[in-house]
Amino acid sequence: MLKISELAAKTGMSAHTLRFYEKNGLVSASDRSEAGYRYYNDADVRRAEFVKTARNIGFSLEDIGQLLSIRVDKKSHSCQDVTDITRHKLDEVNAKISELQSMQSTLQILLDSCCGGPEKATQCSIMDALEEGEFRAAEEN
Amino acid sequence: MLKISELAAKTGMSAHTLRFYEKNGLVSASDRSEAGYRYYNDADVRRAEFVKTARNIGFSLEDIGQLLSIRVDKKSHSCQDVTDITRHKLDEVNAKISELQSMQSTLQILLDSCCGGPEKATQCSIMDALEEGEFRAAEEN
DNA sequence: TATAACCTTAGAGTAAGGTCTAAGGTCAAT
DNA sequence: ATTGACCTTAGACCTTACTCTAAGGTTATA
Ligand SMILES: [Zn+2]
Ligand SMILES: [Zn+2]
Ligand SMILES: [Zn+2]
Ligand SMILES: [Zn+2]
Repeated sequence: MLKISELAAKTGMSAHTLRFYEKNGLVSASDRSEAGYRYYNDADVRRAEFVKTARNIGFSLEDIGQLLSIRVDKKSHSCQDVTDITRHKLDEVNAKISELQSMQSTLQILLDSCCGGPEKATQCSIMDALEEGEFRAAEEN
Repeated sequence: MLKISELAAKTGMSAHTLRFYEKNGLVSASDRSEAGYRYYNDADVRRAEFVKTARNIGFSLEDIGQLLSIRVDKKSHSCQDVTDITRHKLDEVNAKISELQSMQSTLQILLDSCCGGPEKATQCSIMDALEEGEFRAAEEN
């Protein structure tokens, strides 16, 4: 049985974060001392580590909640349920990458156009380009 | 002289957003009617469009504030001042892209490992991988 | 027994960039 | 004169994922 700070040390998450996750239904302690101290058993620890791993990969807390629902009752869920969540996350990641690549290319073009030197910015081609405004939004979402 | 809703229509930003930008020093109306209505002149409109363009590219409001400082007094700023902001943004974008590519590759590996079918998730390799926990955090920031 | 180091809770604050509401004043057209 | 569309403000609320504080109770060690 681990206390919260021990679980924090073990998982690399803070005690604050663990309490926050508990409030959001992700991780909780199966037992409490008489005084109310949280005590985490092995299953609790494995669940916390599952959450940590999913966070590392980049899943949102909401995604993780869904993955945990599957985890506690695998017989009632299919591989497809799992891939749906994973694919949805991948789609989000891919969309975000595209958006950022669009920014990247614009920024690179701007940088290539400007001397970057100590000259006064009165003729700066970056400022001119911003003034001209020929850039499209990178499609948020 | 444009009223706020006219400037909103012209720039594609909402009147709410324009007021919010004003509170943050990005865009304001040079004139007000007796009743307090904002009236934007040509220079105000150009400034608003500059802001919109910079937003489209992906600059933060803080970045834009700096770019606007340069814009109103180009003689006191150099091309290097401009490229510093631009390069800094590009560095951020590149870092974020790397992080997302790491997620992308992990998610793809997970998807490739799972059949994604209607079988029960008791043997799901994605769930197993999350349980094993061999993933590193994608280095936020 | 005293001291440090731990634990508890509710709730506030942070970042970034808006978005919306309430309560009321103004303006153009009918 | 009345409708309806527009404008004003301060300030609350939203998202996501924490992070911290206050005020107080507990536990282990010296
Ligand atoms: Zn130059
Ligand atoms: Zn330049
Ligand atoms: Zn399968
Ligand atoms: Zn599977």
